Amino acid sequence: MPGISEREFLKEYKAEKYERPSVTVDIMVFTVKEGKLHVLLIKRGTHPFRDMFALPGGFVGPHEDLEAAAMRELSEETNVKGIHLKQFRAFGKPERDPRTRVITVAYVALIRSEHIRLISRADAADAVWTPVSELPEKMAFDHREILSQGLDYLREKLEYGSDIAFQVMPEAFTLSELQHIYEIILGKKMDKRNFRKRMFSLGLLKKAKGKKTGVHRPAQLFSFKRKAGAPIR
Amino acid sequence: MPGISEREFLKEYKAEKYERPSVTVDIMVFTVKEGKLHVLLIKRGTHPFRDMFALPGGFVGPHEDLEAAAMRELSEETNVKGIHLKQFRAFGKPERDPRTRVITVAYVALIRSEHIRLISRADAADAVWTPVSELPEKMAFDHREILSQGLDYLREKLEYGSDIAFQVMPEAFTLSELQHIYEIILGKKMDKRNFRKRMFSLGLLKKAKGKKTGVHRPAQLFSFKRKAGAPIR
DNA sequence: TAAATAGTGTCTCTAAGACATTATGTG
DNA sequence: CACATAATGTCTTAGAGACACTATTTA
Repeated sequence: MPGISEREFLKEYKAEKYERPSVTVDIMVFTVKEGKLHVLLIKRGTHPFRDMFALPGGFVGPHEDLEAAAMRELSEETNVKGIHLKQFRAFGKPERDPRTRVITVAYVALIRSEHIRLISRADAADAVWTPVSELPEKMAFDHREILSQGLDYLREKLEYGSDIAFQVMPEAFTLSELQHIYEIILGKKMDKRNFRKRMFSLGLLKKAKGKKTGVHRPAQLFSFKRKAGAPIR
Repeated sequence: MPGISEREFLKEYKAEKYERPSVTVDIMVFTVKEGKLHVLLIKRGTHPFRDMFALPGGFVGPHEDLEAAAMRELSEETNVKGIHLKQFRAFGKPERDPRTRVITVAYVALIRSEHIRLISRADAADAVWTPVSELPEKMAFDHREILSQGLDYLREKLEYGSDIAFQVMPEAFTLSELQHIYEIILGKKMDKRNFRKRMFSLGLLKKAKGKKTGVHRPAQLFSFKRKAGAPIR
């Protein structure tokens, strides 16, 4: 059919003719709670891997943007909404899903959990914050592997000074609070003076109004500067 | 159906019931030729975007690993084989392919072009090395955008000292030759002494046997140390 | 005034960048 | 010996990490 126009070609194109993989998104939502780094998992209510823990996620709709699908699934399965996701990478081993061929695109976010009320639904019962130090030995699909790589990615981004930490802090926070979060996620103690020096030199912080008081010297509050229109990478 | 076993569930699972996106891979193969950074493009022989330039790539088979699909498509469309690909990221805007919903996973490689004989096929005529400084203004799909991001990725990896440069050099090379490749890809002149210091301090090079001779002082040859079992990131 | 946390400066070491001369081949 | 490219070292600057004391509030 050398002569037909692109318009005609597209009219005749039948995607159904081709056997295709399915596409899912999986989301790693991390937070810091009770002094530990946690990740949001769901206990699967349906086959396959029923009753096992999995990352929230699901199939991408036929006309849905990848990130929109991730947001929708996250909202449906866990009630977490309005957060900022970073695409991490795609996973596509042929045998990773026993139903059919599934390629998944993994996303990472780091948020604070305070104002989130997790829900349960028929097909995704028991959305739970799980300490990453206590992950179940077996998880659904290859989610254990995805998590392992996602954790490395999160720590790398945090250490490098990306904007991934923006969402985990409240609007205003003290430098000690920020340092505490870093120490928990990176799993190491940091020097107070060096930490402050580096944070200031990154130029991401601005002084906020007010001080945090307590049975001690009041602490200056800070907030993140929004990098105006900075690309999300 | 709360009572059925996972085995029964999987027997009854029909992937065809669900409307699904398609999945492709697209490959950015870069090389340095004639003093310029080139990328391997194909002129499309079929709709959509017939006669426009595109990245080599195509649909992922139903039981095929993503990277295997990338290798296969690259081989079929350009005759480039046996190279090492790095997954970059997934692109999935709903309107990026006029045929149907297509999500693509992009790969990057940097190789040398000397021993490659490019082929042409019916559905991918005219595989050509194109200088990245002379990319066509309009390219098929969102390949122009993918290339733009892929170039950033390539340069970042190179500058950071990843193993992405391994394949672009011959088995043995002089430091001046290596520096020349870096300068072309990064688009900037570098200081000879500083370049050598940094390359040695990265610990990726080992002295090779022999010297390169010419109408000048002979130059020591080097080759890359294979990082034994280093993970591909 | 005791308890708790905030806030601060210097030294050392390493890496990056600027910079020019000598060395060793070939024709 | 002219030409071409190889090879090499020092200084300066910036950032990372080690390290300890003073300041300010409340109870």
